[in-house]
Parts: sequence; C-alpha cells; structure tokens
Amino acid sequence: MKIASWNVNSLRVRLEHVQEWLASAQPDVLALQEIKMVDEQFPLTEIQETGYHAVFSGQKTYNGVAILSREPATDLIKAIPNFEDEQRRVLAATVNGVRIIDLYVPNGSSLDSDKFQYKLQWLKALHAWLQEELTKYDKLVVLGDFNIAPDDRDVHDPAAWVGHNLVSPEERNIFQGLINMGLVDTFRQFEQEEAIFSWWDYRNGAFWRNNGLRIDHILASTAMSQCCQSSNVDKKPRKKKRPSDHAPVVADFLLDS
DNA sequence: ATGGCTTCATAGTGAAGA
Repeated sequence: MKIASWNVNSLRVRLEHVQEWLASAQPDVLALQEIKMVDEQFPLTEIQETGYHAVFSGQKTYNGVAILSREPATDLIKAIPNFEDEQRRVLAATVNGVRIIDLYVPNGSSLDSDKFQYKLQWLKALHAWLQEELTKYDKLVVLGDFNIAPDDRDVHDPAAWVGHNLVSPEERNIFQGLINMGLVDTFRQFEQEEAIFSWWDYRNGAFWRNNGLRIDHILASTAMSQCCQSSNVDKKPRKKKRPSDHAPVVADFLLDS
C-alpha cells in the first residue's frame, strides 16, 4: 500500500500536477495540504476521473486538507478533538483498514510571534489526540506538512537556520515526543543519501541549489513501520513549470490483505 | 538579506507562507 503526502500550495493551481502525479506514481492514498479552497470548489469530478475517491476539509484562501484514495475513505474526523481551531488543518480517515491522519501543522512564522504560540498549542493538542488514536488503531499513519525539520540533517544550512522556526529545539522536542509515543519516521528507517529535502524556497533558485528542508513526514505506528518497504521524496514534480514549493513524500507498506 | 517568489483577495498593494 503506497501512501503519500504532498503540500500542493493551492489545488486550484496545481490540479494538473496532482492528476499527472497520481497517474505516474499510482499511490493508494495521497494526503494533500494547503488546498486553499472551500469545499464547494473542490475539483471532485476531476479527481474521480483519475480513478480516485476524495474527502476534504477546506476553507477560503488558506490551509485546507484532502485525502485521495483508490478505495473509499470512512470514519472521517475533521478537527483535533477538544481543541478550538477555525483553521482546517486536520483530516483523519480509514482506508483499507489503515487509519490515515493528514496534517497541515501551523508554520509558526517566527519564534517571538503569536503564531508560534498557536503552533505550540496546536502541537500539544495533537500529541494528546495521537496518543488516543494509537490505542485505537494498530495500523496508523500520521503524515503531512509538519513544518518541523527534525534534525540538522534535514536542513541544508543548519547554521543559517539557528534561531528560526521550523528548526527550534522546542519544535524538535515536540516532534521527538511523537516519536517517543511510538510513531516511527519512516524516512529514517532506511539508509538515505545526504541532503534529501521536501521543501525548497521559490526564490534564488533554491531548488536547483538544493537549499531545502525536510519538513514533510510520514510517521507510522509500530505495526505499520514493520511492514514499511521504502520511504522517499519524489523530486520530479518540483522540477515542473509553476511547481508547488513542496515535493511529494511516499512510503510503501506491504500489507497482508 | 528584512520573504529576494507565489498565491489569494483585490483592483493598490498586503497578508501569508517556510
């Protein structure tokens, strides 16, 4: 079962890229972030024409998440329980008996901003929720744009990023907290080349210089991590004309059924 | 580099992203 995540930075603008990537990569599940549209505008027909089901939780202008899948998705949750949040950043669903939790973690702006405090509160609520989910679902995958580079290996120039959001010790501790509760960073299960990233700034040819960060992740429960065959970043869509600033990340799981 | 690009909302520029 091939499970992927992609921050598309507007599904309206990137629909063609998504369709092409579905056709070429053939994932069983694709979790999208930053679709940036209300539900009424979701291109359901176009997605269905590619052979995928879709569930989504959108809002005007910002944020918004969706799960595209070969088999139908059931048991939707569209918010972190017991956490007041107007922003559409979470979508949980079950596909083929696997619980999928799609996340668009707040960016945080800068360490001294109110948005950073919102990010920390959001992540605290997420932690509590995921602990519950882990007790309910043996086969659990938590994936999306985490807006956290877990390690200096995930940063093209760690020295230049000191003092910034996305790499702060506080954020990294929270990410480590997710690992400590039993979620595995599937990317690090495997030997990887150096300087593999999932996001590159639009400016200054950052992609072509590989000045990036690895902030998009696929975490798996123990049972899922044990059947994970590979976990990678697919840079191809980032090379297209008018790309998203993120590339898709993909993990392949060998399931019994 | 102080978002240097990109998208959205808007009809000038500003907000937001990472």
